[in-house]
Amino acid sequence: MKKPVYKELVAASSRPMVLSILTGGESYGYEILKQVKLLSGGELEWSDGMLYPVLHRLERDGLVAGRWELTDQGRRRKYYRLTDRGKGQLARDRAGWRAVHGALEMSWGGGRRV
Amino acid sequence: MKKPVYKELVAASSRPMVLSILTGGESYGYEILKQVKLLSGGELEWSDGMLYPVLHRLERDGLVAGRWELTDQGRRRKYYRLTDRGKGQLARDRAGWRAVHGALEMSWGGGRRV
DNA sequence: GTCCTATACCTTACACTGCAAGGTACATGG
DNA sequence: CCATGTACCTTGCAGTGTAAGGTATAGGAC
Repeated sequence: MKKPVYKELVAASSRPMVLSILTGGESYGYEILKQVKLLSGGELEWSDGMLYPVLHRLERDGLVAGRWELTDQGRRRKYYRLTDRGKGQLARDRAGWRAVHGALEMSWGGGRRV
Repeated sequence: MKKPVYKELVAASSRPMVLSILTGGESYGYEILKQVKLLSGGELEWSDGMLYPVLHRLERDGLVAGRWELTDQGRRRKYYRLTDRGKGQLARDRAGWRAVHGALEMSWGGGRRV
């Protein structure tokens, strides 16, 4: 029943998806994984081995800022928040995505032959 | 004025885009490049160094079938047509794309916080 | 003649990315 | 005890676009 999405699509959507989720406030890796599943109605399920490197890259590039926290259950978590630079990147990613999406929808439905 | 799309997005859209263009009938590399530009209203501009390997992969995987032709101007062209297997792949790619797009739009506009 | 542009195809070195698989650690419940 | 859930991390592999280069023909400008 699960339709695994091809990996290039995961690669293309990971950054905008994470940045976008963080516009709703701070979050951490494990929770982001659940959010992605929720947002997609269960259709998308990211692996943690893919997400953590993404978060590290985003932090390295200054698009998000992380801070460690210790829950009362004694678990450590790394919370991330969106930076101003991250907001700018999100806007660009969204524009790029929509440009490509528009062209795809055009080629699917609009079926204009030349 | 040109907004280059990040490469992961190109990678994610290349296969469905090419397959989709070929649903309109046979085409060849150089023409596909112009079609992509046209379909996107000039926003997308693929490099040929990226497209030709894509076409070779699609042919290797049996999603398209190619045949060489010689124009009356003495130019050689390799025409590609969509195979049945390619149609199936296109349908899956489209479903995957829309699932991801839906999740992204959800995270952008729907802004549901949990 | 020479040069530039357009057409039309191809390849290689490089950096990047997800995937699969493995690891660490603690809490809870059977 | 041991399985599950939480919560983080890393490595080797295969696949991908980019940038840059190559080959070749046709047509127009100068």
